[in-house]
Amino acid sequence: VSTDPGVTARTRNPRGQGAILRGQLVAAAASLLASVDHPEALTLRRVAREVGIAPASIYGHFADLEDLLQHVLQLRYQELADILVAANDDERAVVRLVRVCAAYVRWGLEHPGEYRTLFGGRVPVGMSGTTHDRGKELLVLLTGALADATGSERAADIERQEAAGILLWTSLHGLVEARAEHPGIRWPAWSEQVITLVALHASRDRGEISEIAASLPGDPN
Amino acid sequence: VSTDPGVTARTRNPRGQGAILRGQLVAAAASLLASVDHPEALTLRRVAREVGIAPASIYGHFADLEDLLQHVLQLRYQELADILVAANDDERAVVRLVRVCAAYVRWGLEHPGEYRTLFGGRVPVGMSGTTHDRGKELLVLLTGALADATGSERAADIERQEAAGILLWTSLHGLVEARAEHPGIRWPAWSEQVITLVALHASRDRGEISEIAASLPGDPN
DNA sequence: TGTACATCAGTGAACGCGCGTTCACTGATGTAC
DNA sequence: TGTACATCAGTGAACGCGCGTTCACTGATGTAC
Repeated sequence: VSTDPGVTARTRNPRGQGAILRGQLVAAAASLLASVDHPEALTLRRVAREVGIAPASIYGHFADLEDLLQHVLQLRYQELADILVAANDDERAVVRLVRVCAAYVRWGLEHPGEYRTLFGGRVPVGMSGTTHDRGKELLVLLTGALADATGSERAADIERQEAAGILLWTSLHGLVEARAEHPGIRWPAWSEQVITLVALHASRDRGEISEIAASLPGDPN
Repeated sequence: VSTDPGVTARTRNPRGQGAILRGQLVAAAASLLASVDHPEALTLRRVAREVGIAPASIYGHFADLEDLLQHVLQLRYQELADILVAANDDERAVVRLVRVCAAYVRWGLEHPGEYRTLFGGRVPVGMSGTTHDRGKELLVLLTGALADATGSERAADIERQEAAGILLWTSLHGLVEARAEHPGIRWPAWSEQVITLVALHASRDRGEISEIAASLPGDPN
């Protein structure tokens, strides 16, 4: 009785190519992370089942489930970081800010499982150190974009700038989490919400921000 | 060998007073909910251990764990709702708004476990209907306070008002969740953040809001 | 060219754990006759 | 006033489940002599 589709006689990898399974494990874990709504449903045995191997086989490639999860999160994190860095590229500071914020929210909404595991809930034990440091990178990037856009040049404003960056991030974060967690609410388009948030936090005219957002590539939701 | 402190020979309740245990169960579940950081650690057996009864005894009072949890959440929800309604009482609309926002954030920060279960993560299955409806009440309250404070009187603005209320709520929500989930960040005082958010979302001068907040009773953190 | 051997990739059975849920039960207490 | 009985509050053992982790193993493949 072949109940599972993945049961189809996995062929053992050739001699020197044991690392192939490692890649498959990462891919399977990533897939599960993306599809499953709460992270604790991502179990070692589930990953093994997905790939079609014995649960014990994972230990040849990762110390434990957390080690595997950490690798996956690392990749996702890098993906988001790359996107934000790429978005943070324009001559006009306010355009950079709009692009960064929109890219952040978009990624979060498109990857609810990953976002939740990275930024929501208590961060997994092993990740805390790494994620914390890297999370600061993103916060610094956002804070810089906001400071550039508001144009306060004085160095003495650093503390204020940091507070403003943190606050903008918490708002974007709340937007991503709230939309994912409360699908029952009749949400406005997320792009409109981002536009409003950017306008408020950067003290800009909403029409100006809206025009900038409209000129960006990518579907407007 | 008495390992647990709660093991001390619980005496059976007298004849007509079986409902006492019910209350104890609710209290124990509430306590666990408050102390435990992720809600899925709140198990039926843990509650039973906390009260000092056999796991099976819970079934005399609740259909299952979810039924129990639902009762607890109902109480917490009512508690928050009462607080917000009480806060939404002042002659000046902007004062009401500040008080409501501050009360919301304060409650969330003081009850991270409960807040997380109520508003974060996917709402437990059985709760979804109830919570959803009641959550709307709070959102309506907040939206009304914001609309009053911004003073747009036209009825045609309803949609805009709702969008503004939703956005303010997502920001407050993000504030509560982010502070709870990312203790590593060097957070400004939460009251300052609330002041800034209210000023931004209500298009008020920050100094004005700050003065209002300072005049409120309760420690300013 | 043949063969012993080490290595590699992965298996399969078993372990103990905590969990939700069931089921027949126990023993005290109030009530009916 | 005494006694049989129903009810109430809760017990204790057992079940099957999925989990992470361990351990000795298997069988194919490359390499050394």
